[in-house]
Amino acid sequence: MRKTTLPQQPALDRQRIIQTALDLIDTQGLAGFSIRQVAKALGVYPTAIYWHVPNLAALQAAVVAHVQHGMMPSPDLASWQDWLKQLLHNFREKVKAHPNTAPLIGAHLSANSEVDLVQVEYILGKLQEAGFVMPALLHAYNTVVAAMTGFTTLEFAAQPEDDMENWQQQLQHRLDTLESGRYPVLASLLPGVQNQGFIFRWDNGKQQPMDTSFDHYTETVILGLEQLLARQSTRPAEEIKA
Amino acid sequence: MRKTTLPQQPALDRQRIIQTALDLIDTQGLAGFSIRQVAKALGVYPTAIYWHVPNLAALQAAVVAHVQHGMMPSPDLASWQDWLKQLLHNFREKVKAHPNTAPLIGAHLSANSEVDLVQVEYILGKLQEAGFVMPALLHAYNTVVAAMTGFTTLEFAAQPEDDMENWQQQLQHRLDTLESGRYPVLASLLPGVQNQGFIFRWDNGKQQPMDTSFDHYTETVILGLEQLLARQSTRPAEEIKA
DNA sequence: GTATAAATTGTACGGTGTACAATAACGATG
DNA sequence: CATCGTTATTGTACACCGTACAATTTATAC
Repeated sequence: MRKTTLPQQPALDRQRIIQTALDLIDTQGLAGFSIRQVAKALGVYPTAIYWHVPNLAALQAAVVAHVQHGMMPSPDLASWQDWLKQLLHNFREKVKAHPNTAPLIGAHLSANSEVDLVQVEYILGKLQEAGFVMPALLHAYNTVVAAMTGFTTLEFAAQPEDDMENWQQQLQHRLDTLESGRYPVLASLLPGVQNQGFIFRWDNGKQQPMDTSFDHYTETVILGLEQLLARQSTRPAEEIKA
Repeated sequence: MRKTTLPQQPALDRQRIIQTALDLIDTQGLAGFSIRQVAKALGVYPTAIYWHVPNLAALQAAVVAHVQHGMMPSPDLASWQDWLKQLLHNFREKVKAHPNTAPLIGAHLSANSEVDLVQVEYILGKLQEAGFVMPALLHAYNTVVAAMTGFTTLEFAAQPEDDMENWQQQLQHRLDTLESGRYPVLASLLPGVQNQGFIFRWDNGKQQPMDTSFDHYTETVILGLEQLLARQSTRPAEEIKA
């Protein structure tokens, strides 16, 4: 690419690649992001990327990790309830800052570095502190991780990008002309809930955040964990599952 | 493709295409699925697909809808708690039958047909029956949908397919050599939780189902909703969020 | 039997990930 | 200072992808 022979140190490194990838995902959407696009943005041959990153999946995983960096709450918050609330909140804020990465999260939420294990340790620690003991501790942990990712990834998941306006109009028209005979509840709730519920919305979380629903969601999970904990303390473990 | 002129009716239709796509996804994985592969499996030119399906995204959405068909519990189950439990269970069973479709769910969970709105109506109806009133009803609905998809999509999400065995060994080795100083809780729990927790597992739900954790998860959500409902009934709505 | 619509063939283009070889730049060693 | 091995990048190549579009066949209706 360059003909002039400047005394340049390596033009590329992993961090610059990840940052460029994230910029592309933010500005062009997930579809407008590719190894070749990253290379072009860096003024470099596509195959040069492969020196620093083994393949596309690894780059995506690295971007996901980068987005979620700094998500763990400080470990000395008052109650485990507040700490978990903060964790779910922080996770959502991180994703909200780069909503186009949402579809990548599910596929790339694995321990690829020591950092990830630290997060596991923190969550397990807080739940143990709360009073969970094995095997309920494991299940509570899985519940927390699923809760952490569940709402947010869905909230920021992409809607049909192609014939967007067409699809939106069709949905809106269908909602406007709902037979209150076949859909009594939904019909009675509209238009108060227009565009605010999963499945029957046409904007995603980027344009139309679901803050209040998210608050209720986190509250639900934490209250549920409290209840499960109370049961565990007063009953033998076998009864919980039934 | 055919030279002989048999009196054949249209070789293709939407259903056959969707079924073939699903078969491919099941047997070859999501990566081994493409419009061209579907066409090849049907003995037809790739562009013939486009007569029946507008584009790839629409085909993926159709596959997701097809997988989830028949998921709604019968509406006359005893309690709303049991009904919701059944809903989450059924959803998971449907996805479990075609785990490779898991990554598609988030991106394609929108109302593209009347069928989808029926599901919305059912969930809303059950929650209203439980006693939720607006605006908490909307938030409870969103909580249920997020809970329905959250755990399951994560459970069956693909792990790094590429250098699978290598990655697995690395993770396992890292877990085996955990410093119990830095990771006291995690270290004390292993090996009892090996390969059973999100993030620090190396098999996905296909090889290693997380049935018990899922049961606790659904229990958590339902208990949480019960608690939220109890609060709503005894306090003014504004206090809930705080 | 012929016009019309439905369904499929066939061609083409610009994009993708990435294997692989050739080459340049650089740091250490003689 | 020259040489050599490592590091980093260039350059080429291939098989695949989604899909726009025109040509052609097949089925249906009049």
